[in-house]
Amino acid sequence: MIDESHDPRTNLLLAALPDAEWLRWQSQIEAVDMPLGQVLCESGRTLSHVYFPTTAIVSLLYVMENGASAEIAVVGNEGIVGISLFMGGESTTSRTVVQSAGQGFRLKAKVMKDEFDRAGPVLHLLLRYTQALITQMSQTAVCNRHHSLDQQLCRWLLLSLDRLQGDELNMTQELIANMLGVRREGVTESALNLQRAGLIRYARGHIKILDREGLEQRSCECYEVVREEYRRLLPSTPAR
Amino acid sequence: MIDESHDPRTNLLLAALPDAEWLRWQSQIEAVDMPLGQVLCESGRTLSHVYFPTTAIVSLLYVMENGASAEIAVVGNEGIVGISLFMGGESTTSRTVVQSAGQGFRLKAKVMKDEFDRAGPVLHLLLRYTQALITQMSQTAVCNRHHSLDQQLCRWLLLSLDRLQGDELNMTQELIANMLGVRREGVTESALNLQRAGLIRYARGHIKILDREGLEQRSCECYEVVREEYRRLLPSTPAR
DNA sequence: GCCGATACGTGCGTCAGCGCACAGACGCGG
DNA sequence: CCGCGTCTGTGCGCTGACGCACGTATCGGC
Repeated sequence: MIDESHDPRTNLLLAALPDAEWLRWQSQIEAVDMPLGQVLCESGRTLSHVYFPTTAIVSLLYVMENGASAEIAVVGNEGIVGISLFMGGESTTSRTVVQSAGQGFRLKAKVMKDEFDRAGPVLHLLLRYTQALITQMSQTAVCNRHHSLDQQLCRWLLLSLDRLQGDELNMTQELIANMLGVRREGVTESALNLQRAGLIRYARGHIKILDREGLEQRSCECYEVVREEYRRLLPSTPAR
Repeated sequence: MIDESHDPRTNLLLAALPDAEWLRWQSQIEAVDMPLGQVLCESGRTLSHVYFPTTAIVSLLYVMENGASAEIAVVGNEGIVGISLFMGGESTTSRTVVQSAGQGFRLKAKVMKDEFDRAGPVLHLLLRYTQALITQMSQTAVCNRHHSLDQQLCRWLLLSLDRLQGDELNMTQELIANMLGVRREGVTESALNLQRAGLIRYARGHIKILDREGLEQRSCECYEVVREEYRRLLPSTPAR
């Protein structure tokens, strides 16, 4: 069941499991492909599994009545998708969708709940992760209120980058616009700014980061705050 | 220690405790006054207590480097202040401040943690509350992105109203502006709109709600979503 | 090597919210 | 009842983002 070329413990939560739990989980865990755009869970629906992305990135996206949307938070190899399962609510008001194709692992809902209810290290690990996620959501709220699109785009690129290996993203501006909850044209303009400044280069849905330092400079404080909080709360953070 | 005229179980989480836990807590719980503007916990600091507001309202406020601020969520008699204590992070990136003066109860951090770690009904109750709070934060992010100040003001008034008894608020427009993360003049204008429409009446920091129906109509969907989620996740919600 | 689909660029009028500056208006203490 | 501080109203120029419309470039497939 476990593919050699694809180590579950690339996911940092899985990596942080004590040996005892890891042994139990190994037989239950299942590798999955996560293609771009896949909806893991529709808003208001109950999850069948929790997901541990390894190379994929997942967005928590709120879709409004009129169709407009906004990303609430993003989950990569540092986290888990489906916290509502152990938080007790079963469902969320947001949609869970794969923002960057890749792989991950999943665990049946029932198994996850049982593990959580052992009230041991798994519980504490997951709750600390949840708090980090809460910080990310808070910061998203603040950022939406106060920062320019340029700054937000930087933050978003950096958050995505931290959850991938390498310095490239596959993302159309249209998609980014959906995530940020802004116009596609706005993203075009901001991306142009960044490109002109020599920070990124892109073409047809492929973005290459040229100057990460520069992006961090140009980003709002939100990125650093979130990153620092993940570092503080979790065993280790995605490689820079 | 317990003041007759002030029933702890006005707080809905306390009210939802099973008898066994309630008996244990009764001797530990302490009544506190919560004056307007009191900072229960500064961002990044560790809480000494968790708070259960009864008649007070508390805001989770993020204050940026440049001094601008934005409310992340609001907690009243339906909730608890200090979730980071049991989530495991000890501190939050946001400041906790009393937005509407009133009373509440508190419990020492250590006691709270021990109770949580019993991994019984208290844990599940608090986690469900936390998920409701997460929904509120998400919705704040979305609302900040997409909705007009008029709509947001309605949402904010309604959320506050749900956490108080009666139909009056004591709140200057300046304060509301800080919470919403907008200009004071903007609030003046929106408040005027609502007043002209006959929905509210106010003067010098005192707001009276005249037409709650109307406020709900004029509000964005965010209010209803949050309220519905609180209803779904928690034993009972603040009286309407 | 052409064609359609997809991705990106640009221009233009509009508007909500910002920053600033200042003017009434109410209310409390001396 | 006078005066000062607080709260609220208003005007004005500015800017970032919006909605819409259309132009251009690049890719993949037949």
